[in-house]
Amino acid sequence: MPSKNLMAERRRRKRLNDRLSMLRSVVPKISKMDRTSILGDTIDYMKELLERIRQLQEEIEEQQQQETPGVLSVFRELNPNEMLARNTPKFDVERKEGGDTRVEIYCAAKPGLLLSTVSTLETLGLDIQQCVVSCFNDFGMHASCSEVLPPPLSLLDY
Amino acid sequence: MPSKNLMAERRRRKRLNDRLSMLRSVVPKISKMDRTSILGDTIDYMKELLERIRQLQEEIEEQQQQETPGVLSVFRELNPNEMLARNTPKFDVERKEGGDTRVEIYCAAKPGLLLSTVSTLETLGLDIQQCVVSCFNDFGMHASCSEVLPPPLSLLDY
DNA sequence: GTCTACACGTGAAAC
DNA sequence: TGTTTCACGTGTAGA
Repeated sequence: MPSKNLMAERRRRKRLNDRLSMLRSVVPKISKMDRTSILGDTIDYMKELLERIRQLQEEIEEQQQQETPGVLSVFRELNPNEMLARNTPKFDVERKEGGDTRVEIYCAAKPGLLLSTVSTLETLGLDIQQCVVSCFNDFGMHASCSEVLPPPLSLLDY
Repeated sequence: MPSKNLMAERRRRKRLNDRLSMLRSVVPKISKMDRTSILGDTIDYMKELLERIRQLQEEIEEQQQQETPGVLSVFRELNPNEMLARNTPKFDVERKEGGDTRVEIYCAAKPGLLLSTVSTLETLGLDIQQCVVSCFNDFGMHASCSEVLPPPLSLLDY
């Protein structure tokens, strides 16, 4: 009775077919029910998933790059010619007792500067209590801020 | 000579083995070289990829929810009690000829209000030329804006 | 009748 | 040595 190997081979074939059925149930795109087609569709589907992941990661990186670069980067991103062509930038910070801080900024106008400046002050823990902004040729900003430790409602938290 | 079917079956087996090899080359986690193990690892890997995609989409949605909600939502998000407890909000927009627009805002303080307001004005195509902001109890903002059609450098683009 | 895809049992190789 | 896995040729059933 050589049915030892026979039964083993039957069980093996059944295992393989079961896995194949599982695969067919996971992959949504099934062109044909062929074993070969199932494997081929599986490969294509996996590549699509990888591509999808790549796109999503790219999208996330794009969104993270849209984050406010900070006001200091403004000076960094000005090339030397721009620096010389315009009036000398000014970036004064006067810190009084009690956490009151006065910030004074003059520099060349640059896209996103106001937003990034406000956002940077917020990041630094400085709440704008009052500020005056003007921009005709260059960018100018005076801001009176207060440090936020336990945040009582203040402007930049709003 | 019955080798017609024989060769066909051989080609079929070769196709299937080729697909299996491709699958093994795509799936990074190969525990064993078994046919059964290869299919099992493939299923596990696909589930990991789907889970990864789910996490990435979740992350993107979180980031998108952090986007500036816009200044108008401030009024919407104030519940009736808050509305009655505070002074009546004021949201005046005076538009003069030539695209010059004066915006005046008074309302209850709210986290992110300054940033969302500036961002909203930018979205509306209004470049802030001058603005005064104060926030002690409530939030107040006066802004002189100009419409941006062909954008000459202006404050909100900076 | 051809062509295709599958299941089956068996022998052999690997561990 | 036995167990497991694979390749092989064949029979069969559906288009």
